[in-house]
Amino acid sequence: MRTAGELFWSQGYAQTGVSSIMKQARATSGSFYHFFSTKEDLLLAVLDAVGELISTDILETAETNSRDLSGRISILTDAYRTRTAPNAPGFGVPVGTLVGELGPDHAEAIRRVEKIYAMVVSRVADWLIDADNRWSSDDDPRRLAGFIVGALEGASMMAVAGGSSSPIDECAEQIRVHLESLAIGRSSRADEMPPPEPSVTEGVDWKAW
Amino acid sequence: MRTAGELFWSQGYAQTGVSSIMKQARATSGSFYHFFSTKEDLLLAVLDAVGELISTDILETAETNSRDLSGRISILTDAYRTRTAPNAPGFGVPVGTLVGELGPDHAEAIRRVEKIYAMVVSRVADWLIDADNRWSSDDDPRRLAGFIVGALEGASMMAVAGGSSSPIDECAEQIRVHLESLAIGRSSRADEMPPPEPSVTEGVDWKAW
DNA sequence: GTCTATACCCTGATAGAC
DNA sequence: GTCTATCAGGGTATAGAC
Repeated sequence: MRTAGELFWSQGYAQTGVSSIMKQARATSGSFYHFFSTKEDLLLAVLDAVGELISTDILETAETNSRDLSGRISILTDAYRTRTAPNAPGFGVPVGTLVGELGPDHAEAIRRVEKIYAMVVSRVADWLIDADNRWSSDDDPRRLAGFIVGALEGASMMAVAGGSSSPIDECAEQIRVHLESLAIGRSSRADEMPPPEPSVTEGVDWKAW
Repeated sequence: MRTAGELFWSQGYAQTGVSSIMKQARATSGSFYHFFSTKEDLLLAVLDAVGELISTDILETAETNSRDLSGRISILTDAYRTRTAPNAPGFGVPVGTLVGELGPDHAEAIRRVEKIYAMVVSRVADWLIDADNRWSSDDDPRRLAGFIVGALEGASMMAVAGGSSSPIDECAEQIRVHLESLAIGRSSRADEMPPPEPSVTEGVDWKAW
C-alpha cells in the first residue's frame, strides 16, 4: 500500500484526483487519509521522496560510478533521458513540471521544488570543482551548474512536448562541447566516454506514495 | 471583453477556473460560452495567440532591431527575463508550463505547444544560418537552436521556482560564451552589444482571451 | 488501520429571458 | 450577444462501522 505518486508527473497535480491515485494504489479513501491529512500533504511527501530518489539513485550513482566529470555528466544526462517521456511512459520533466502549475498557493511545495533544484545544482557544482581547481570563486561553478541543470530541464520539457528524447540527446552533447571548450576537466577527455551504465533503477517504482 | 488568459500562466490550466477568468475579464458565463464552446477551446485559442505574440513581439522585433546574432539572442533572452516571474508577476515559463500539466488528454493542446516550440527553434536556427554559412547540413543549426531555446525554458523554470531571474541571466551569458566558442557570428563581436532595447510591449496585455 | 457511504463544494457547462 | 439562475458531476475530505 504505497506505490503511486508518479501520476503527478504524467498528469499534473491538479488534474490528478485523489481517487485515481487510490485506484492505482488499490487503496481506499479511509486508509489514504489515515496517512495524509490532505492532498497537498501527499504532494509534499512525494516531493521529498523524489528529492531522495534523485540524490541517491542518480547523483550518488554518478559519483560512485565515475570519478571524472564527463562520466558523471553523462550518467546525469542519461538519467534525464531514461526518465522522461517517451522513454518512461508517465513521466514528464522530473520536477519542473510542477513549477508552472503550482500557483500562489502551494508556496510550501514550491519551496521544496526549489530545494531539490538547489541540491542538484550544488552537487553538480561539486563535480565541477572536483574536475578543476581553477575556479576563482565558489560562485562560478554554481552558476555553471545551474545552467547545466536548467538546460537539461528545458530539454526534457521539449522532449515531452515533442514526444522524442532527441532534445535531451542534443542537450547532453552541447553541454559536453561547452564544458570542453571551457577546458574544464581536461583529464577526463583522454579517450571515449565510458559506456554510460544503464540506470540502476529499472522500472518506475519509487516506493512512497 | 477579451483581456485575460495569462491566468493559465500564473496558475496553470487546471487550477484556473472559468469563473476566475470571467471575473477578471468582467464577463459572464453566457457571453463566454457564446465565443468558446469549451474551456479547452479557450486554451487552444490562447496558445495560438501566444504563438502569434512570440512571433511578432519577440522574434520579429529581434530580427528587425538587430542584424547580428548576438544582438538578436540578447533580445530573445531579454524577453525571457522580462516576461517570467518575478519580473512579470503572473507569468511562468512562457509556454512550457503547460507541458507538464497537459496529460494524455489535451493532445491537441500539446501539439500546439510543440508547434510553438518548433516555430521558435526554426527562427533561431535561421539566425544561426544568417550569422554563419559554414553549417554542414540544415540539421546542425536546428539542433543548436533547440538547445538554446531549451536552455532558456529550463532557466525560466528555475527562475520561477527560485523567485529570482538570475538563472536566466546566467543562461544568457553561458549561451553567449557557448556561441562564441563555436566561433559563430564572429563579426557580431566587434564591440559591446547594443543596449538591448526594452521590450516593445509594455505591460501584460495580449488582447485575446 | 481499513472499509463503505456520503457530505459538501466548486467546477464546467446549459437554459432561457432580455 | 449578454444577462441570471441553475444543473449535473466530480473533487476533496469526513463519519462511523468493522
